[in-house]
Amino acid sequence: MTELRPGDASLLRKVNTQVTLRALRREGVATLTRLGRVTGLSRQTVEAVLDELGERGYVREVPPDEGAMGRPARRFGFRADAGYVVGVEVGGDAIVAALADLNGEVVAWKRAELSGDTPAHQRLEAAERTALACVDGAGVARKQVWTVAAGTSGIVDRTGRVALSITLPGWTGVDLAGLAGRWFGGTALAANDANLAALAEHWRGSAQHASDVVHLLIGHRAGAGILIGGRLHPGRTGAAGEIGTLRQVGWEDAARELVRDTTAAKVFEAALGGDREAARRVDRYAENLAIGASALVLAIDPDLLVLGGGHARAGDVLFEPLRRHLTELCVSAPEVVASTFGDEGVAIGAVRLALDHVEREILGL
Amino acid sequence: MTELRPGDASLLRKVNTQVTLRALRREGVATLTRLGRVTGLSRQTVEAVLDELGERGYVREVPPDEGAMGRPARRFGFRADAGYVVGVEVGGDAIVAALADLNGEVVAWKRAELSGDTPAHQRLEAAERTALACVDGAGVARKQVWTVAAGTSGIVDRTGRVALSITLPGWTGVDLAGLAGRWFGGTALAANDANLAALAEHWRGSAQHASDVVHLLIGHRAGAGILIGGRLHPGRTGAAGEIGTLRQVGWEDAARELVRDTTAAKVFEAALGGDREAARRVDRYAENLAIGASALVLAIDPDLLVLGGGHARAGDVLFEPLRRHLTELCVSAPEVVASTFGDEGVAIGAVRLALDHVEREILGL
DNA sequence: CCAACTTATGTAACCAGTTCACGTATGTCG
DNA sequence: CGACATACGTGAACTGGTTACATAAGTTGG
Repeated sequence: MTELRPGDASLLRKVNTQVTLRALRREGVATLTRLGRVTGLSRQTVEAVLDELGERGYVREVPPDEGAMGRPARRFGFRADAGYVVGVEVGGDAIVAALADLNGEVVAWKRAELSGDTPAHQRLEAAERTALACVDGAGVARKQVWTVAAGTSGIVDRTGRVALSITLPGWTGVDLAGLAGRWFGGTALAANDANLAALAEHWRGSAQHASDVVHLLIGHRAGAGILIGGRLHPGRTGAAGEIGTLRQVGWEDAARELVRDTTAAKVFEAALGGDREAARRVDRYAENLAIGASALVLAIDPDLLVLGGGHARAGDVLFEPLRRHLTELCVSAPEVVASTFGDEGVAIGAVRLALDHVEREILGL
Repeated sequence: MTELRPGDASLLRKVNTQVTLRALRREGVATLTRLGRVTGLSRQTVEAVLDELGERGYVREVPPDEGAMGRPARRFGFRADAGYVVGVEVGGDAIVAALADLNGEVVAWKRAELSGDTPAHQRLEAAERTALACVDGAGVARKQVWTVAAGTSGIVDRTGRVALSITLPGWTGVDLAGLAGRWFGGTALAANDANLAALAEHWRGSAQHASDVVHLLIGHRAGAGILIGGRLHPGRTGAAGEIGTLRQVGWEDAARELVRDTTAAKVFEAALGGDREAARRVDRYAENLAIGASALVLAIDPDLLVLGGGHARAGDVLFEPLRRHLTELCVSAPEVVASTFGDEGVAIGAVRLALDHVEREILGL
């Protein structure tokens, strides 16, 4: 499993660098003494580590605090602006791009609408245009973007290629990661949208304290993203969670039936207003979702089920019957909560994926 | 996620001890020079590490090799007999106990049959008796048994308590790990049988090269065990993989229908002999299994699907239709293989679970 | 039986990284 | 301006690791 290499003294420096960097990022700005205390390292070691990090451009010294007792301490801060990452959702009817610094703070958003039947090459051009405009508009040099991550619906394999897309025309076979790599010249990653949304919720949303998470993205179409031990679980072919294709589940028809001759928002509203027919329709939709969700819940037994996507905005009108059906179907249903990020979740998750890559490959954490 | 502690020099010794110990166990018996070469450490370091391990009783020097060129090298071996673990399957109609040394070599088996309606306390007594007899019969002192692991059907929670058992009378609520802890006075663990069988296949069976594994245990009743990244995935309540309870899946009825008015073995044999009615029955059984399996496969998208348990002995008569139905139901079905261990798999997996615990907690790996 | 060869061991010097102790620098407070 | 508080700087000591080289203990061949 874990390749285990022997350690010489430089291993110590590596782990202590990591410990110090984490502490510094958590603290924001800190003195040597403080970092020593929180890491458990000596002041001298912390200083040596910060020297190195300073030379590599990840840490900068900031002016000392004034008005404090004793000799003023040198203060250091993580240079979150040493590099940037871009997270992009390439969705059915919109491109959403987010530019974030190394702390994951989003410094710019850019959004572009497009129609569902936009052909693949135009969709890709729009994605590139939106990503570039997002970066340019923020006044960040394109070379400063270290990594791009893209999320899209459909099955995305390990290499970042779209292995199968039912909804987007011409999308199957597109090497999304490969193409996105050309936008800024750095590394690029691609993953399934529901998976990324799950990552976002685990990072800063409603799934922060959960370790195993199933995230349902429900809208025109439903998809599921899975986190195991807080990490993405794409599966062998990237299709983990794609339970919608199981005939018994019927997610395909469920959404169609809900919005027959009207819109989802109206149905939910009517149900909320006491319309019996609408309520029945919502209940049937919830039941369908619950059947698919229960398969995932029984298979994975997650700590939490998060609901995101357009229809999740309906709130308790939909959640209440869904919880009820889920409890009926599962031995012990997990907590069900709404996503916190709405339609920005996929892009935020993409940012997190890109940051994971940066922290692993570049910062060497 | 990972609690990250700062490293002083003793961290190096820890990782190098681990590296050396692993190498030694892989090599069986080795010289200092050889261990130095395979670990990448210097001879002196290896020697210092082995000194320590010798004092702690985990390593012993063995007589040097004769007839070789040059000065004879001192040779060292891992003391696999420094301690033992016991793996027990507490099944519906049998107790199977295995005693294994620290290398995981099984040095004694013990088996006891019992009837399916044996009440819980008698079942527990039988398990204890069998485990003790297994150890005593091998001439191993009971104090030498460091850890016991037990596998049983039903849902076993994180603490090793049976949270729910449908098949065994009075079994729900039994604190299996707690009670097994009294047998030898050491730590005890308990887990679901299908999960342990999966662990066994990943350790030394047909799933060695797979990382994400679904193991179906099919017999009177069907259960599933899941490995993610080579590690057990029990889920929040221990119920991960318990998809048989989903009504749509119908595993409950499937097995009953197969053996209606006869036995499974006979049906399989008849089907193999060309009996059309038997073949149809097997096909229906396979289809039912495939429906449940496909839910797991679509949810998890594993590298491999392993089939074990009584009915898996049928071989291709069952596997062929199962593969066919699975391919129909899943976008891309994984490879399907038979388990290698038959009805010893659960006990072997329990041994592995116990060893995992020993290596983590006692050897400090 | 001894010299040549081969391989392992023992010892010493050195290096990298960490910590501790203690003196020194530089601010605030009364 | 002195007392105090706090941080910085330096050197010694320790741990764990590596390299280099002399020495020990076998086998092989004449």
